[in-house]
Amino acid sequence: MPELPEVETTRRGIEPLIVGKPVVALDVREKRLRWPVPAQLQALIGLPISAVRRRAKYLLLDNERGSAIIHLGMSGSLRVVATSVSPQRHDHVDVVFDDGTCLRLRDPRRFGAVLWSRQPLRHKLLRSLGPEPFDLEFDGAYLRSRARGRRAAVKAFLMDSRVVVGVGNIYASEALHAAGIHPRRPAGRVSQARYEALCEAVREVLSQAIGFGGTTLRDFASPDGEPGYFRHALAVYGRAGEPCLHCGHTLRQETIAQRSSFFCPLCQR
DNA sequence: ATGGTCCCCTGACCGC
DNA sequence: TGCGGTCAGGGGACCA
Repeated sequence: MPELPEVETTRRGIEPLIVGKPVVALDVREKRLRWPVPAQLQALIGLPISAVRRRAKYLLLDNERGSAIIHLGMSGSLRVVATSVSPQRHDHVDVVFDDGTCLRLRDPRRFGAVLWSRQPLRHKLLRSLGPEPFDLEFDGAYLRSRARGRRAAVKAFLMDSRVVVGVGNIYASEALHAAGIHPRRPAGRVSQARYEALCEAVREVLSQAIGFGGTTLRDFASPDGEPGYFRHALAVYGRAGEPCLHCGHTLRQETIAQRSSFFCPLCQR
């Protein structure tokens, strides 16, 4: 489900509701997520949450001992609710605060994860991640140099979290369309000038999506229960057979690197 | 290193 | 209304 805009929307939603609140208990009703929820998560108990950070699509709940690392996978969402509200099916984990509220993780497909690390940025899952799309080092020259010699499709390259983080299947299609680059073009055969356009397109698409509260295709909801409204602004994703908003040619859907990809065969080259 | 494939799991949707 | 097939926003693990 969530790409960077949805995770950032979630972060912004929960941050003001949980920072500074002491954790008094955990309720792990289902520990079989992508990896078992570890006993070390107990390190949350007894101290306040000091910050809610995001790195790539990971959310970090900090206290002075370390961080809970939360990934929402394909179907995860977080809400802050009164602890008295009965958990629904697939509500797997509650982080319970001292004011009668809790942070509740729902994840029907259980592709998500809740882990603990004293130094999360050095955790195996986070230490090899590429730059954030809004970092200064992420630019056309950077993309060009990372792509040199690579024959994989540029769409797969753009979705490789060692290259840049946070660009998932929706926004990869959208950014490539905005930049006029064919998703199947080998990454090593895209010019620096076009990578500069792609870099700008990624930032534009992601920041617009954050402004709309993310994209809800079927079930994403932000912590306040609102869907994301960027779906209505998608130019290509999910629009196969419909006209390109740029040139009018019929949009195509093809599978590239095991993922559905949407593009205009006329204005993307 | 790079690229390709498979898989974890549940739910929604579509055609019959 | 039921049933089977297909697909889904992520990404680690494994293979050549």
